[in-house]
Amino acid sequence: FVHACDYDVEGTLIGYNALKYACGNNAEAKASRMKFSTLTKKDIVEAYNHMIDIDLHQVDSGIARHMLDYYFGMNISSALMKAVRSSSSSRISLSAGRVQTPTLSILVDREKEIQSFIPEPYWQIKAKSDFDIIANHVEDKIFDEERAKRIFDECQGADATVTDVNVKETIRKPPIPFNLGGLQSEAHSVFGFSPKRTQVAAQNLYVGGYTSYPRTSSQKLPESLGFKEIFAGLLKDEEFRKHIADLPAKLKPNEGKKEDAAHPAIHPTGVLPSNLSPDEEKIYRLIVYRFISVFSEDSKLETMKVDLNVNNEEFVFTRKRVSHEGWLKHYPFKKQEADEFTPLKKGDFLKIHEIISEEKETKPPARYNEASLIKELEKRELGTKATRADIIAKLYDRKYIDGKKIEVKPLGVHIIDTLKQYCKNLTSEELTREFERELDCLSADKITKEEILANGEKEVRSILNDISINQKEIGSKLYESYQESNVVGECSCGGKLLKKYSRRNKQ
DNA sequence: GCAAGGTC
Repeated sequence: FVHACDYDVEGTLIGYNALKYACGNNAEAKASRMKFSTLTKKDIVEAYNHMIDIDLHQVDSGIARHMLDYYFGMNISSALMKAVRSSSSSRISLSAGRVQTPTLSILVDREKEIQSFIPEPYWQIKAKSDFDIIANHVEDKIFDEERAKRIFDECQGADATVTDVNVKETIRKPPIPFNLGGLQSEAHSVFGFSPKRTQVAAQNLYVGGYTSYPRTSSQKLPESLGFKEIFAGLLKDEEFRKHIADLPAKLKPNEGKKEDAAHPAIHPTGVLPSNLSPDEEKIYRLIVYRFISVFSEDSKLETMKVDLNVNNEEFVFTRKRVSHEGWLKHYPFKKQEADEFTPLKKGDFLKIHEIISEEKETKPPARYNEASLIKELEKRELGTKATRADIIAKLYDRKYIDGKKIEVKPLGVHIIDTLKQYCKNLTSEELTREFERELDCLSADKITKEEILANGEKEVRSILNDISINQKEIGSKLYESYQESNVVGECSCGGKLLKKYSRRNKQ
């Protein structure tokens, strides 16, 4: 037998289990292992000719990860539901886990920041002039009302002198290749697609053979993919051809930092698609143009900053324009700065038409949406590229959270409050980090799988014990917040009007 | 039924 699954922990485990349970006696011990990270003929032949042994540390890591997730997730979830049942005899679906609970906790933290936010008034003083100039007072946000008023009064009727003009050119490197998170985040900002919607379209394009495997965390494009052949395929499209013609002779991608042992970044295969759905068409073009621009040259941005003096108060305005298109020419999804530069120079006189004082308020931090939450999870290395969208869907499903701009419902807040009290490391990323540390030790032969599992079991038992002692109280509080989450208004009888779900179809 | 990982 040859084990040719993904070259990462989970892939190694899947192949190992197939060998062990479906391929006859001792097949897992007799099999050889292919190691490759791109599905190109060259790499696969190479891996076939240089087979290695199955990495048993990877196998044990995978098993331990699986078992620990099960111990913590299954037991604590069921303990929470049991607590509710014991105090109110109702059945509600509750869950907790190594990834979903810290994710919910991130949202709860943000929710609390927003709730406790006290807006602060501030003033912005602006000066309007020719060339559509709206210059800002250099202090920008002025929190002292008296001071804002004084500046406003003093500038009334005065004109401006240009005290300085600075033009600076900055280089903008091409974007980096898409991994799944990058594609989801870009499709959200360009098309307003949810991560799930993008994932489905990308999966269809992959199954059709038009783009590469989508569930990757890699931002790298290895040369062995054969860039020339891919471009040769894309050239058959009139529109793509125009962009490809401009590429430098030496094809070198601008890569990102993230790697993936099993797959390269998302890229077109060079096979041109037909009969795509509108979603697929959009995602396909996004992938192709990103791929082309990754190989293109830098673009340059010119920034003009003009300082003004209005009756000894400093004002400033900036203008930006693209001075060299570079890759921007091949990436139609990014808006290009095209401000008109003013012909002003130092010492010029400028007539001020109007001084404005705008009263504003500081705003609380923004709510997460699915795309920005996925980005956050990626940053914290919680979950994997394949599961993040599903984890978020689960939080909606449990009615912990709601809305496109994610709000945490009382039940969600309460789940975290409860868990913070009884198993703090489940609400933070600490449990994931704890697993990682132990699995690293396992690879270095410093600890065995059995020891890791015994530690985990001990920890779970102690948590379950604490929960069961306070079962009634935990249960009634959770149930109360569950009810609160379902209040839709007031009933004419004076009580609360509740949303109820059918036991049969959960509608 | 509850997790998280993987696939299509």
